[in-house]
Amino acid sequence: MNLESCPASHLGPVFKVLAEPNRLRILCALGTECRPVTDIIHATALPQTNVSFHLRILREAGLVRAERRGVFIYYCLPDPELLAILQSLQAWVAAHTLSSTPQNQEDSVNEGVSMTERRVSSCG
Amino acid sequence: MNLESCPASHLGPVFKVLAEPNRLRILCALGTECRPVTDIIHATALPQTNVSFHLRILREAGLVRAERRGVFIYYCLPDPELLAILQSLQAWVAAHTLSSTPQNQEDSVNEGVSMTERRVSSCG
DNA sequence: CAGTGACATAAGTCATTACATATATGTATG
DNA sequence: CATACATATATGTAATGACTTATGTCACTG
Repeated sequence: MNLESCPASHLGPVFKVLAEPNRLRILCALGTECRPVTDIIHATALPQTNVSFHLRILREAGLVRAERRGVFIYYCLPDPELLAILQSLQAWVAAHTLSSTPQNQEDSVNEGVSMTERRVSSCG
Repeated sequence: MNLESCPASHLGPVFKVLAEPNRLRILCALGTECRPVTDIIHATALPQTNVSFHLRILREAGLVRAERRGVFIYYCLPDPELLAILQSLQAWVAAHTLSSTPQNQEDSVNEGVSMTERRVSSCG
């Protein structure tokens, strides 16, 4: 079994970048727009140097693009489709794990039942 | 700006789990099947205790489900749709970051050009 | 050029985590 | 019950990374 042929097996590095909550919040602050660092600092309420530190890691990972305009540097996502993918991932996670809202917990219980049935059939 | 309303901002914990390459390889080893731990050990070539350690973290995160069958414990994904989502994420990453294959690097250059145009329009 | 504001980088500290080694627990069989 | 196999858990260590403080670099203006 060649695990490297599985696309997911290559995602370690980008997940390492995304595993830091403040980096996710930076991506959310950007959304579909290009914004200067001052905006990000204000939106996240993080210190400037910390924002710069995280932006460099996001930039080197290819998750954000930077463009200088005079005194300001604007950052944006190379393709906002990333946030849509992350949203579908969050939906999957919410549906299959213990999550924050009581409604989601109830869904997980129901999901658990159908998972039991599915597991039986795939192991049969 | 309320960053917590962005779905992606809640993905930190699950990304932390997925950021470990061997855990991704375990998920790839499972694919759409339920497999005993011995299979995973063989597929990943990791020590038994290390596999157990990672499986516990995956299990507690809700990313795998466990079912004991006699001496064996079988693990599988609660929903293999996760791998499809990860595949689309890997496709995004490959298209927007410096990646392994020369072809992908060429695509990134082309993508860079269209990103320049897109950025101008969204910042206009 | 000096001063100012925006932003990046360097260095040190502390917290977190993967892994190896040792040990414990669960199941099945004679 | 003793033994064997499968698997989980406990403990310690080394590596990694987020954050803070200090400092450097860039762009602009008078």
